[in-house]
This record gives sequence, C-alpha cells and structure tokens, in this order.
Amino acid sequence: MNYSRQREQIYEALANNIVHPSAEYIYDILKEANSNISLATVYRNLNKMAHSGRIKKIQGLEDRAHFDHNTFEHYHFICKKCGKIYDIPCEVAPEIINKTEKSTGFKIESHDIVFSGVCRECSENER
Amino acid sequence: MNYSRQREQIYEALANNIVHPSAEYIYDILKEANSNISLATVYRNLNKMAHSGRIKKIQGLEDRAHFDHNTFEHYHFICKKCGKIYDIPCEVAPEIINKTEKSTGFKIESHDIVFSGVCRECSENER
DNA sequence: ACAAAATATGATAACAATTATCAGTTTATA
DNA sequence: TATAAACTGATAATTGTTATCATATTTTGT
Repeated sequence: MNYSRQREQIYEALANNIVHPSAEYIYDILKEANSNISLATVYRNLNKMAHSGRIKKIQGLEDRAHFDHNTFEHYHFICKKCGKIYDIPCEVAPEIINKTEKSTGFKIESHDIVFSGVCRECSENER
Repeated sequence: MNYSRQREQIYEALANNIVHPSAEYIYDILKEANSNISLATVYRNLNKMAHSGRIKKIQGLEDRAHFDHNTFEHYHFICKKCGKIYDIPCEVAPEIINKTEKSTGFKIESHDIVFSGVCRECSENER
C-alpha cells in the first residue's frame, strides 16, 4: 500500500473531528476544508484502512456504514431517539469468546456487540 | 394487521426451509414454488413481521439483511469462508447488560452480538 | 350476506449507499 | 530518471430496499 495524501486526510478527519462518521460525512468535511477529494476516494480508503486494521467499520446500525478510528476493542450503543453512537468499553469479551468457542468448536476471530436503547441525555429530555 | 396468504407463505418459507435467508432468497423459493408473489411483498411482510416481533431482522452481516424465525434470544456467528450464519445460544446476556447499564446510565432495550471467524466445517476442510 | 372501509397485492419506478470503470496523476523501485 | 505499481477524481453502474399506484382481498357494521 503506497502513501497517499488523501488517505492521510481521511484518517485525520476520522481521528480528530467526529466520533463515528459515515463515509459521506467525512467527504463533506474534507470538501469544506477546501480539498477537492472525491467521494469514491473516501470510500476506497476507508474500506482499505478497515481491511488493513488501521480503522474499524461499523455496520448494521442504520442503512449506512460508520467508521471508527478507535481500534481498541470496544462495543457500541446506538440511541433510538437521537441516533448517536456511543462507545462502550468491553470487559466481558474473554468470557464470552471462551464460552462460545467451547460450545461450538468455531474459531472466533472477532466479535461485535451493538446495544440499542435510549441514551441518558434523551431519557432526561423526555421528562 | 389483516390476514394475508402471502405473509403466511413468507413465514412458512422462513420457518421451514432455510436458516437465515435474505429477502431475495425467500422470494426465489416462493417464486419457484409456483407462486407469483412480488419481491416488494416479501420485503413489506418481512419488515412488518420483524416490526411486530414475530420474526427477527439481522443486519450488519453483509450488505443485505437476513431474517430469522427464531425470536428466542440468541446471537449469531458468520463464517468468513463459507458465509454461513449460525445461531449461538446466549447465556451471558444479563451480565453484559447489567454491567453496561450501570457504567453508562443508558437504558438498554436490545443488543446483538455477531461473532465472526471460521466455522468447524471450513476449518476441517482446510487441511 | 353485502356494502363500505381498511389493508394488502403485484409491477415497477425511484432511491440511496456503495462499487466499478477509466484516463490521468502520484508514488515507489531499480 | 525511467518503468511499474498504486492512487486519484469524475462519473457511470450496480445493488438492496422503499415508494407509488391501480387493483384485489380482507374485515367490519348493519
């Protein structure tokens, strides 16, 4: 994989600006910051970096994929009201994986947990 | 929600024929079984049944949604080699949810776990 | 049992997210 | 510094899913 200025811009945007952006969101902020980057380039590089493990791809939340620069093992919570995606620290991973590998005979290489419900902010606003 | 012959056919196909089919897969087998059902009807009813809780929608595995007639709480494993989706019984749910609710202050209404790796069959075939 | 209202259907157009294509450009290699 | 490999922007194409709409089926009230 060669160096590319665009890829680094994309990574920077992901790492510094927002929390769990979609490809289009990153495209928008780079576009605004006077780059003439192409949407295809954003998709290409996000997928490439996700593939290489430099970032993480979060799927199954809405209809679009989201990306995360935090590659440290953690989970996600999506709020049904505001749609915001929160990081959830993971402490239970080893138990889950052990149990599951033993009972199934499968080799587990990764796992994702997505919680959904109402975040604190939204449930406070409800009243 | 009124009765509809098509909806029952769709449910039957989901419950009896295959394990975690996509909408299109169900459409194909119903089509083959001489029905002249429409793809739109399949999507409509799968979503409707998922919404009402009669079936479950599984998202975030590939680029398409899959459906599950097993509404009993359980998780999924997707094999990187063959793409097959397996059911994983869940025993750890209460712990995870408790811990997470306490540490975040969020109200968790549901959660999904997707494991991925290599299934037994595929890892045996590898040698 | 029957008319009216509500709900569902098939066919297909529309849509939105993502990927493929391709000519031109940048980066690495020898 | 020339050649090959990788990358880009622009945009066409693809794909999974939803919206539309005229017609058909199901339910409800009398």
